[in-house]
Amino acid sequence: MFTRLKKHMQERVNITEEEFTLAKTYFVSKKIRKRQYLLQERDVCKSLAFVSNGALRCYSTNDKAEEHIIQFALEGWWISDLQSFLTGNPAANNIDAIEDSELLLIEKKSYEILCNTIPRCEQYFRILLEKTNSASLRRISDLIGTLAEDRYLKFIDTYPEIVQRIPQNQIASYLGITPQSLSRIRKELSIKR
Amino acid sequence: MFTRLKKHMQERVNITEEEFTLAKTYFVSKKIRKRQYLLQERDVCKSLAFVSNGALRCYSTNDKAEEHIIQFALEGWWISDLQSFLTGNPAANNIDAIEDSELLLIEKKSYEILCNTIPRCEQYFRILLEKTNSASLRRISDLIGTLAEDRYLKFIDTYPEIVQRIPQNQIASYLGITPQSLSRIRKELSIKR
DNA sequence: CGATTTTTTGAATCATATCAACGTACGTGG
DNA sequence: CCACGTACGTTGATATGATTCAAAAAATCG
Repeated sequence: MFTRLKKHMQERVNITEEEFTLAKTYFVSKKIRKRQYLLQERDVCKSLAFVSNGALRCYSTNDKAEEHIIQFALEGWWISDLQSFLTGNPAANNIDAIEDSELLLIEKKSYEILCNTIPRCEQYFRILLEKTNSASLRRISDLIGTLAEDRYLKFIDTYPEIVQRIPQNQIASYLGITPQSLSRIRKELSIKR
Repeated sequence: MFTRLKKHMQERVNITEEEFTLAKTYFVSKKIRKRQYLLQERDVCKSLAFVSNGALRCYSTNDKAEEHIIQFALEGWWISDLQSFLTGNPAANNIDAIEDSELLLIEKKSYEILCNTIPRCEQYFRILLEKTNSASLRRISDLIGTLAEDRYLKFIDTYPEIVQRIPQNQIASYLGITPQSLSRIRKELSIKR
């Protein structure tokens, strides 16, 4: 149950067996079915979720009920509505499962205790957040600086696992375009080569 | 010289005088003139920069030499090319000063020592990164989900200080639109009310 | 002041969205 | 195991938001 998280932490920090054994106690595991919500907008995001298995998405909806996918999370990824988790304010986003999934949840209080009592864990999250942040900034750079076709090409190059498992309409949503546009872009690309 | 950084840290973590006095030793101060580069793409980003005074921007350039502003940093903000800083790879982005500025730089080695020896400092950066990340995700959500006009309205609401100090063509760049489009959007808005 | 940068405006064009329809795949209950 | 409903993908016609190119007006700077 914890093997994937353990590996994930060990790849990033020098955590000892004892530290990890203690850390484990702050998590609770949860199974979640395809299409089931982990978080609905207006609820407060009470936990960070580590994906042991499966696939989830975080998305917002606008006034026209259009969904925009903010992030995917396959096994080995973390997912949450950080904004809500940190502030305790109602979430602006939804999180649900794209596939049946197995999660490890850590609540805010536990997260804080974990960070404050096990320095290696705080280091782990610090390093994790550094990487996430640099990835987010690259995505912003792409969104403001490149055309949809290039964003798609970069996406399939960066996340081939996602392309194989997630429907195209959701990838379109992540890229900030409509499913129709993505379909046309793919058609163009298949003609080009 | 360190008053702003000290305040910034104290607002986020319970750092003691002694800890901060030690932390200070890992920073070097730097003055930088308007239009001067702090980082040029293809160089390696060797430091994180805390802005004590002034204003900087981080931007990428595409093949057509168009600039896209990824982030601004006024006093009290951090700026860097995290991707390059963390990996040691050449930076994809440029950082330069929009106004004459005063910075506190911390090099990678110092940053690591600081985080590893003063837990409060690692906590500070962890908390900082949490907030930065949640802000980045909101920006991504806006970029994929809302029209330019709404992004602009949200921007002037969120960052009124920036609007007052930074030319509109740069705000347009940050929003992912051309200066001409922003001009027209502003015209529309002024007619509406 | 003159020089440069920034903002505005107009006309044509482009990238992507929208609306609508149809085809295909999938999986669930009878 | 088939039939049906639902989700997903494609395509066409048209509309729209935003860009591009060009030029002039306005603001800022040394």
